[in-house]
Amino acid sequence: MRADAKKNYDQVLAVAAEVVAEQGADASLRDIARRAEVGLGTLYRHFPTREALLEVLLRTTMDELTRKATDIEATCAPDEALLTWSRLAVAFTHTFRGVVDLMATAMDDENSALHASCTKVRADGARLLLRAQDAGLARKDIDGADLLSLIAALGWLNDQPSFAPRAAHLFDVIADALLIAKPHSP
Amino acid sequence: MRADAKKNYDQVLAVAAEVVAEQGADASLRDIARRAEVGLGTLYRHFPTREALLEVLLRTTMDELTRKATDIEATCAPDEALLTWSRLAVAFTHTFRGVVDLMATAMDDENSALHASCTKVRADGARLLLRAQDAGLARKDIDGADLLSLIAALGWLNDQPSFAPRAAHLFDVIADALLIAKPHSP
DNA sequence: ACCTGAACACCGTTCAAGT
DNA sequence: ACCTGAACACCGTTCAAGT
Repeated sequence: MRADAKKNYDQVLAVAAEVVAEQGADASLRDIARRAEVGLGTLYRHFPTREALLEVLLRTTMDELTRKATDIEATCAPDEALLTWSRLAVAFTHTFRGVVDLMATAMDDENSALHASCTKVRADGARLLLRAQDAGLARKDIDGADLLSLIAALGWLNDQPSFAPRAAHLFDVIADALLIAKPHSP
Repeated sequence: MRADAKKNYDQVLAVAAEVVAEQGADASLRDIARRAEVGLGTLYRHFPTREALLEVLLRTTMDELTRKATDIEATCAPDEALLTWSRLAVAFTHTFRGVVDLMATAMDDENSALHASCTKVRADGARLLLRAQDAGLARKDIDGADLLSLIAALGWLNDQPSFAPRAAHLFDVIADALLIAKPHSP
């Protein structure tokens, strides 16, 4: 990449991070280009779709989430691992407003820049869920897609001012539904 | 209302019902006015905000939901009543795409044309929940706002093509979490 | 009273013209 | 190679001018 191109790319990304943090995933691309002091065409050259731009903004955090899945699996009991990771996954959806809708759309679109990352998150969750199920600690009538749906639904609640205050408590309620109480040791 | 005004009002409403059913709550008002063969200003005269228009489209169904709450309460056991009504409430959010976001926004805005109706739904749910709780059939650490949040979250899942297939099953999973198993009679 | 549509301030997206 | 911004086709919202 040419030096001037690289500079524009970085500038757009930096400004986009700010604007998206303020206004969410549907922030005006025109506004981002303007604040980045870059032609609108330049933004489109580097990021052919809105999702391509947001994908870069999310990549670091998503990679971290995957890394943490491995860590947690290695260090926690199956039930605790499932819950801890699920909590992190919900927290990830609060990177900025609209992440959850973005994920839902990406899951349904093979061509989305975010499709692979979202599938990875689902796979990580499925693995932790299966581990808890095998240990007899999680109910067996749900799968990775169900888990991701629940995480997304809880993430959506957090995006709504009127429902957000309930999200943390409802996470616990739903967690209760997923886990099977461990019988007390004698 | 003058006869010509009434005719325009009805025409806009009829067309809006169609267009919103097809495209969801964020359908183009311009498009609705065009298809209704009415000036854009006429649409705004009769429905000063988008919510005012959607409120009329939802009123019938919402009133029905309230009526059914009373029926169900009168005829069903407390736990069955809670579940049956909750299922209807989720179904209501599928009147058209975007109802759930509309409700979330309306709950947070006293001035919304939908605020009163949404509060009513929450109150109906709260009543049925309390009845089940008093009968020892529902867990006591949730309230009407929690129930509405769960209903909205399940409604949101149904709006997402990638998550919708899970919604029915997840309703049952969450229902399990809300209800307390009735002890078998001896 | 009511209707109309132009006017204004925004979008997203594309692409010819420039360096 | 890369950048620019005008151009196009859309929005929502308001309001002067008409009947």
